[in-house]
Amino acid sequence: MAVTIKDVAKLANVAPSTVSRVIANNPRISEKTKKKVKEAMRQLGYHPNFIARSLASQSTQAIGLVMPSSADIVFQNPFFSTVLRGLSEGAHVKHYALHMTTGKTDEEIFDGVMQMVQGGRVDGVILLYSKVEDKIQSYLRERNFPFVVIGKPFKNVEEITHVDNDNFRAAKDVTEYLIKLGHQQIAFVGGSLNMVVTVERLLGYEKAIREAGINLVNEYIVHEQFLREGGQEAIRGLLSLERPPTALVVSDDLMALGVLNTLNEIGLAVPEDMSIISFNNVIIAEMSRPPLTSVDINIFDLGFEASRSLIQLIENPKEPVKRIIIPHQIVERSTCAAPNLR
Amino acid sequence: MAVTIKDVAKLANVAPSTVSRVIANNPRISEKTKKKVKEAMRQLGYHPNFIARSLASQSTQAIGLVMPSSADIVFQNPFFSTVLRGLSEGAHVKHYALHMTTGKTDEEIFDGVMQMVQGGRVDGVILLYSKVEDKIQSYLRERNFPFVVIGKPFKNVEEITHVDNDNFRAAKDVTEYLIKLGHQQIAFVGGSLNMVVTVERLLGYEKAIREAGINLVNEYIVHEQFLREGGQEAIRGLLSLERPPTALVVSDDLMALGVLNTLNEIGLAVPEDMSIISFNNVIIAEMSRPPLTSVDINIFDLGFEASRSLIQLIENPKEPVKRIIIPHQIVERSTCAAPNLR
DNA sequence: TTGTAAGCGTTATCAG
DNA sequence: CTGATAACGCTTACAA
Repeated sequence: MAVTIKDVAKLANVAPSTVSRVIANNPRISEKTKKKVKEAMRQLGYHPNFIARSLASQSTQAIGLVMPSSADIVFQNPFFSTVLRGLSEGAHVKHYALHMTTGKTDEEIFDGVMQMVQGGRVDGVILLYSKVEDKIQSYLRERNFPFVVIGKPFKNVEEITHVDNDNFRAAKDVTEYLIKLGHQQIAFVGGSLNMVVTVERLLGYEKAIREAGINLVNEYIVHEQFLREGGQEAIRGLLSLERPPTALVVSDDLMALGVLNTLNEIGLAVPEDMSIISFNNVIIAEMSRPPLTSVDINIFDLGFEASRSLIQLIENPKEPVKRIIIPHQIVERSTCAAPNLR
Repeated sequence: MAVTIKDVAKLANVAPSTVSRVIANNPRISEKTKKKVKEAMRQLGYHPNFIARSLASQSTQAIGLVMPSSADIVFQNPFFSTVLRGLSEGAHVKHYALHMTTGKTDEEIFDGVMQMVQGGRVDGVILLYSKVEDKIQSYLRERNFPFVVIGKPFKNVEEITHVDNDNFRAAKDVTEYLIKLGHQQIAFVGGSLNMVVTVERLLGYEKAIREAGINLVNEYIVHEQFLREGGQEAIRGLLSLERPPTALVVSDDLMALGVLNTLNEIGLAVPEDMSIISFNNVIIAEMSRPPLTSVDINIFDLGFEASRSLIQLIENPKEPVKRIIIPHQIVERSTCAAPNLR
């Protein structure tokens, strides 16, 4: 058995509760005994037992993370390393740890969340994504358990603290950017419509198109998985259109990479024959050839702020609901140009 | 307060200990009471409290993860998303959760580990990397705390369970591959020599060079950070050599991407003017232009097996030390060719 | 300022 | 097969 508070108490000739107070840095304890106790802790190499503390205080200093299905390819997106970094730094500031379970199916994931929550393993939960109809969000809301979502909640936006980009605006921005370059045939290549982020970006795209008085072409809107193959399929379909687009708004960098490759194989030059602008600006955006013009959504901050606000919520349950919008900016690189008018 | 074992006991008209037995699926309990208790649990929506259970049973069903510094760029490598996926799937099979703390400095990380371990937060620990002199490994060893490392321990290899690739062999393989293609001037671009993986790969490279009767040129060995800028620096130095290399062994895909870009800027063609082979085969290896010839080290398996073997170690402390070698294979794509003899 | 003692929700050891 | 009861290591009234 490890050394406990009692051992320390015995050595320091005080009561266990006194030791506990010293640990908690209780102000009403004499400097003398404080020193005495600390010395005893040092001598014995004492370390507080988190589990016992959690049980007694009903708080774990741990944040639960809900990731997408581990079977899901989005899991592979560098996006996640980066949010994770943000999350953990944000948590670390307040000495919170991260706790995660995963699963392959939605069912498994849901069970994992239930166990974390009802099992008292965590003080709060962060959802790393926002789906259109999410059992988990409803569950958490019903139980009134502290949670924040990264992304925009589909329902009850006003009642759920969340950290998000203005994806509608970002998509509108990029589309207008393309229009300003002279494009009129702009396609949208997005991920699953089950993800709120896709919906938002699509809406922003449509809005920009409409406002510019351009006709919305249904065939210009395609949805594919975020990664790899996805991009390829999408692009071939688009190119086989009678009047193929001259520019693409692509919902994710990795997908844009795929597009870039397909284009390359087909023999179309970017940006000469096709302009591409994508989202997220993950590390590889600048390493692609040509480097991607992409919307930096400040992924790290997304994570960092999510942790921060969850902790606030945990430590002050009356904390008002918040919506934190992380700014975005277009990072111009080399995949956009004026259309090649034929 | 949530519903506890006592509430269930009361409703089912049994003792709390009986309920506990039902949960543990204790064989010597009558089917009848088992059913009765389960019904009561269902009615009350009972969920066992993990914390209490952990305290009583001195086991948490959680695995601690030790990540590299969150400030470190390697953290950004897609490598981590993938090990994480492997780790979590491996853990999930046995219903273990993952627990992580991070820090920016080695000091902070070490503290985090101490807290996890001595605080009883986790039953075992997995190190996601292996450094040359690692306080954490010594610490864990001294305390005789179950842990496994992903990568090769620098010291006490025989006494530490680890999951690794045969990086020496892999590096030798790729170098020989290059030699067989006709290259004689082969450079090695590696990450920090503090990482055991770099050392191993360098050694394998050297071995192949020597065995082929080629002179080892000191200037052909450069070390840079794994990511981005790293590659650029390295490559410029190499090209300014009197007799520049015709092929590169690059220790990481992302770094190879950087190299590819620099080469592109300089106006050298790959693989015509320079062959490149790299390691890890992360998702972007196949998406780069040209697609990277890379060594697939089966990152997912690395993580999966690490979880598996740690759990074995936890559940059976007498489990013998294991070394698990995950196979690797060269994935030929388009960055290697015979040298352009001038 | 410090000590006593009652929890926190389980598991585990004895009896019976 | 089941019930008391004592841990597990800490926090927190309540007393002193």
